[in-house]
Amino acid sequence: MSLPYRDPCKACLNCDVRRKAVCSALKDDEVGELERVMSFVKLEANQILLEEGEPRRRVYSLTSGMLRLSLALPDGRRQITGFLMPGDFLGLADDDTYSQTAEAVIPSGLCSFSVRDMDQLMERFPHLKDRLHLMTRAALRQARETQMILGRLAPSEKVASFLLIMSNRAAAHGLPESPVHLPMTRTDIADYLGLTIETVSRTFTKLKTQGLIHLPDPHSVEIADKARLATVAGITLH
Amino acid sequence: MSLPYRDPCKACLNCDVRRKAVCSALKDDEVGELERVMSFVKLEANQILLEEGEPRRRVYSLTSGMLRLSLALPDGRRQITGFLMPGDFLGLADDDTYSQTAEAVIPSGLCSFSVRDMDQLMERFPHLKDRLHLMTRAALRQARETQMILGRLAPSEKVASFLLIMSNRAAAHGLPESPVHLPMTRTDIADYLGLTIETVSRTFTKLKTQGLIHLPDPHSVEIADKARLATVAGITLH
DNA sequence: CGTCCCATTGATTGCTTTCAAAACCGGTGG
DNA sequence: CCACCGGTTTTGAAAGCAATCAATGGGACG
Repeated sequence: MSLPYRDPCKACLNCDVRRKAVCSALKDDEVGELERVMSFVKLEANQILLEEGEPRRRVYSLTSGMLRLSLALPDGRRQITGFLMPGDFLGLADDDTYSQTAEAVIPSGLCSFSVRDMDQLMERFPHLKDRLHLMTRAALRQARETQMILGRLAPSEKVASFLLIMSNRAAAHGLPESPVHLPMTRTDIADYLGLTIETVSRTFTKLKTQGLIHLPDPHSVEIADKARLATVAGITLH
Repeated sequence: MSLPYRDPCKACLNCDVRRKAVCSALKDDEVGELERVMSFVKLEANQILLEEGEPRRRVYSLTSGMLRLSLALPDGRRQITGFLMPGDFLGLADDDTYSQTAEAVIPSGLCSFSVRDMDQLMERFPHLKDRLHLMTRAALRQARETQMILGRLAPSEKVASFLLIMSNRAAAHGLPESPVHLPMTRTDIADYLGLTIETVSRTFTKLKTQGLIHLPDPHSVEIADKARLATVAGITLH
């Protein structure tokens, strides 16, 4: 499965996501407490971290790479409920068991905590608890935005929204707004937007033909006309 | 708009949702503190309680009736993100501003609190805060289930799932599993499931023809064959 | 009894899905 | 260096199904 180990070089204080992740709730002199109970996990591309229905024993903070969260139907259909980016927390929604599956989209690194340790730390550092609650609320708002995208947007609007959202998130992580790097496959995008891979692919082609985007390669999207892309998206971005 | 007043007769201790709502986190001798800062609001059918984008000054606990939460697009399209039933809390997801609109489906009653008062009470009674966090996590799981319904289920599956979910929720509130009472209009159901009203109506008719449900009137659905309905839903219920 | 709103039913259109095939890309091995 | 192979993406053709447009039915209310 995964390879838990403690990385002595990458101290929390120098971590890339020190100011974005849960640990931003802790002061520099407090974060050592977190580090003490933490282990570090590396995942290869497509490696499963945890599965829907398993007991929730550990929670994670993503430091690098990307994860996909998904729900599956008995017949194999899949809905991706979200993509996690560095700084995002895994395990916000669950109590006793994981409610969804988490897999790596690309090689990824995570801080791992036992639920028991995390609960103890939350009692000691109320800010930590508040921060997790804040992140849960943000996740809920995001899930509802996604409900709108899934329920009421046409395919082109879905894809356009997706590109703008990914572009915004990239910017929030200090990466360029464009070109957007989409590490996931067309199947992932389809399963996220409630479409088929063919429709996703055709929509990319259409947006390209209309001059709204360029596609140097399937995983890179250069946003050529953000204003018009936003019009196509039909959704006002936060 | 709404009619805030304090109802002297309906003490919290005798409230219908005393054991289901937020206040279940408080002991009988603590709940008076909640009551002291509470006001009671009554809404008529279709009355708007609060709108997307407004500053979040108050939060609510629904005691009777039903609310719909929705997001709107500039062009008028609407996505209903959920229906609130007695005991549910309103304002879980938001920080500074409401992220969605809340309207009464039918005449409804709510306990109303200023955010400031509620924050103070949460500091005094940590269980209250924990309870709200718990409810937020449940809302997040529910939103993700809904993502699956919206993204990956066919219309009949959507409607069947909707009926089973409403039936389950009714049961959880001490009401009969069947017949299910659906106070909302076909338009509401369509905007919740990402369909048109015609498709919703046709699907009800189809399920009726197949003998899975009876429709004594448009707002009452008797589940005639729960097992087969669950098969059509294609989704395993919690 | 007439009006309004909502739900249902009908007919047609259009778009996404489905089914199928071709193109592309990186890696491997001859 | 080139041929081959698996996986992914793109493109093509056809079919199916929900959306759309339109009309009818039904219940509540004045």
